[in-house]
Amino acid sequence: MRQQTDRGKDGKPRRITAEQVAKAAGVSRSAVSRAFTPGAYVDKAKRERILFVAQELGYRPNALAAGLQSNGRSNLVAIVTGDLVNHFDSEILAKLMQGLNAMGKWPVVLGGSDDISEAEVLGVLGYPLDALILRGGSVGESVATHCAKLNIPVIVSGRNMQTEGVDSVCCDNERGAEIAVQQLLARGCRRLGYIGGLTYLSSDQERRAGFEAAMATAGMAPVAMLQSDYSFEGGYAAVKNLLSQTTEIDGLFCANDAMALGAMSAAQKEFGLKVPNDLAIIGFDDIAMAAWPSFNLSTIRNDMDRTVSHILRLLGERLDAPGKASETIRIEPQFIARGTH
Amino acid sequence: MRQQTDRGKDGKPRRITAEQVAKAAGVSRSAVSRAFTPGAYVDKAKRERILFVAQELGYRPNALAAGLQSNGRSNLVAIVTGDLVNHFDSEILAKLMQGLNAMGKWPVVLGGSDDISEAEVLGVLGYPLDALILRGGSVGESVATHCAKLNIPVIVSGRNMQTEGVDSVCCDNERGAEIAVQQLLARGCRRLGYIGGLTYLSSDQERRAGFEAAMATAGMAPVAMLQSDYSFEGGYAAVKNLLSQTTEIDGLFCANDAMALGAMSAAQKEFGLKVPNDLAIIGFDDIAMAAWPSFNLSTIRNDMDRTVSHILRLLGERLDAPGKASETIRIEPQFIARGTH
DNA sequence: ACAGATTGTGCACACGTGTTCATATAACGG
DNA sequence: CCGTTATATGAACACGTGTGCACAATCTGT
Repeated sequence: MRQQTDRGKDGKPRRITAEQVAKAAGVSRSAVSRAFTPGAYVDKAKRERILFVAQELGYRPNALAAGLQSNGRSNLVAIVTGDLVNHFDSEILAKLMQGLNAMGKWPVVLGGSDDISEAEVLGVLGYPLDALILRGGSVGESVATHCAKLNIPVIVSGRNMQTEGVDSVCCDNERGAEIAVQQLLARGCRRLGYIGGLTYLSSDQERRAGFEAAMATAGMAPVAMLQSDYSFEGGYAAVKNLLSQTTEIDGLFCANDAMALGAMSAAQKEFGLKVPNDLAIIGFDDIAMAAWPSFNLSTIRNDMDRTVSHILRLLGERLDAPGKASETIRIEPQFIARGTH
Repeated sequence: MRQQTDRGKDGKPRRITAEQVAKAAGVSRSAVSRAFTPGAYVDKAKRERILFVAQELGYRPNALAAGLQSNGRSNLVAIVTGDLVNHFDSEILAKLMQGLNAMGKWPVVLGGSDDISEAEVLGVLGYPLDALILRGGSVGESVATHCAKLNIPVIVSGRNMQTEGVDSVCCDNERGAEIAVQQLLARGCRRLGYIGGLTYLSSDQERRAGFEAAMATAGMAPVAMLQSDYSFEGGYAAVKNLLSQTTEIDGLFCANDAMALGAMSAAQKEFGLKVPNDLAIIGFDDIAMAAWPSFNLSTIRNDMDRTVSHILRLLGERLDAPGKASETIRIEPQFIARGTH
C-alpha cells in the first residue's frame, strides 16, 4: 500500500484526503467520514478496516473543511492578552489554555507585545471563531462591535467594557484596594502611598479609585500617588525616586505584585529599610512569586482559578444558547496575609 | 440597507458571506472576492463600493474557506510549549507569538499543563497547519512522524529530536554547563554541586552531562548531584535538604534560573549564608528576573532573541521550499556575570 | 413466514472562498 | 477603419468534509 503523495499545482505535496482513504480501502468516501463519526451507522468490521487504512496513510479529517459545515464549529477560540512579561497574565493564560483544551477548543493567542494593534485582532476575526476572549490589554471597544456583526461571542476579563451583549468576568478592584488600605491602617500605618500601573488600563483606574475612596472614608490624605508601569523595574524606580525625596511614609499599596516586589527591593537594597517595620507593603494579584520565601509578599488575591472557571462556564453557556442575556461577574478579592504588612 | 441576519438550521445566526455582499452591492460574488484581493482586476469605483457595503454589513472573508483552497495556506501555526510557570518558557513564547504575528501567522498554543498529552497534539493536527513548533516539553517523537505524513513542517526548539527532516534550534547546553563550571573554578570554588531539573527533558540531560564532563576534565569530583523540578520551590527544597546534611560546598550550578533563585533564597534565609562568599551560584537561561536587583544572578544566557529569529527564518524558508534539507542550529551560550559568583 | 423496525450504504448537496476560463468592453497605434 | 493589447466581469470549478435522503440489507417479534 504505497502512499502516492500527489501534489498541488505548485508541486507542493498535499494532505491525504478521505477520498484517497476510500479508494485504498475500497469503500465510499461517506463511509470514511462515518468511520470517524462516533455513533454513525457503519459496519463494525468495515469501520475498523477504514481506520486501519487511515492510520496507515496518516489520514486525519481536515478540521477546516469540517468547520465549514453550516452548523459546524471551528473550535477555535482567540485569546487576546497583554504583555506576558506580567506574570499574572502568563499564569492566567496558562490556566485558560488548559481549560479550553479540556473543552475541545483550540486557543489562538494574540499577545506578547505590549500593545496589540487593533489590526491584528481584526485579522484573526477572519476565522469563524467560536468565541473571542479579551484578557486585560488595551484593545479598543470597537473590536466588540465587529464581533457582534460577525456573530462571534466576546468574553471580557480583567478589564472594563460597557458594550452590550458582552460577558464579563472581573475582580472587584475597588474592593481589593479598600481591603489593602484597611489592612495597612489596622497595622498602624498612617502615612500611606500608592503606586499605580499603566493608567490606560481600567484595572489600574479602579484600584486607584478604590485606594482614594478608602482613604477618604478613613479621613486621611495619601502621602504620595505615583504612576508606574506594572513592572518590577518600574516599582523599583518609583520607590527609589520617592524615598530619595522623603522618608515620611510607612505604608505602600501597589497596584500589582510585580511593582510591589520592585518597591520592596528598592526599599531594602537602596535605603536599608526593614519591611514591614519601616515600610509595610501590600501588592495585588497574588502571583506565584509572591509566595516565594525571599519575598513573602502580603497581597490581594485576584483569584485566577475562579476567573478561569467562570470564563469557561460563560463560554459553554453562550455556545449552547447564543441569545442568552449577558452576565457580568465580579469576583470578590481576598486578603492574603504574609510577611510584608 | 437592513442586515437580514439569516440563520442556520439550528436557528443560530450565521456569518455574512460574500454572496450577501454581492447581492447588496449589485455585483457578482467574484467581484467581491476580487475586491479583497490586492492586484486583481476590478474597476476602482466598483471596488470601493463593494468595500463600503462590506464594511457596512461587517463582512470579512472567511479564512477557513480561503485556507481550503488547493494552494492556500491556513496561516495557522501550532506551538507546543511546556508549563508556563517556567518563566523562560513564557518569555520565549511571548517573543515567538509576536514574531509569528509579524509574519501573518496565527499561533495556536498548546501548553499550560505540565505534560501535554500526545492526544492533544494529535487533535490540533486535524487543522492543516502551516507548521508545528515544538518548544521544549516532553511530547513523544511520534508526533514528528505524524506530521511528516501530513506534510506539516516541524521545527523543534529547546529539546532533542533525532527524527529526519525536522529543523532544530537549540542552545548548546553542554557548552553552557562547561562555562559555568569554569567560572566557578576560576572564582576559586573547589567543592561544587549540581542541581538538575526534570530528568526526562533533554535540556536537563545535556546540562548535567556538560557539568560532569567539565568536572572530569578539571580532575574534580562533584560534592553533590541533586535532581529537582526546574521550579523555585524545588531549588529551595533541594538546597535546604542539602545544606542540612553538609556545608562542605562552596559552588553551585543550577540547571535553570528558577532553581538557582530558590537555591539562593534557601541558602540565605535558612542558613544565613552569604552569596557568593560562602556559596557561589550560577543559573541557566537568563530570564528577566535574574537581572532584578534583589537577585542579581550570574547565569548562562540561553539567547531567546536569536532562538526566535532562527525559528522564524527556518519557518519562512521551509514554507518557500518544502524540500529543503533540514538544519540543526546550535546557539552558543554566553556567560552573564552578575553578583552571585 | 411475514410485517415492521433497525442497521448499513452510496449519491448528492451544502459550506464559502480563490481562481481559471471564456467572453466582453475599452484603449491604442497605425 | 482594423488589429492588437489591456482591463473588466460573471459563470463554473475545486478545495475536503458532514449529513440528509433514498434505498438495500438485516434483524425482531409473533
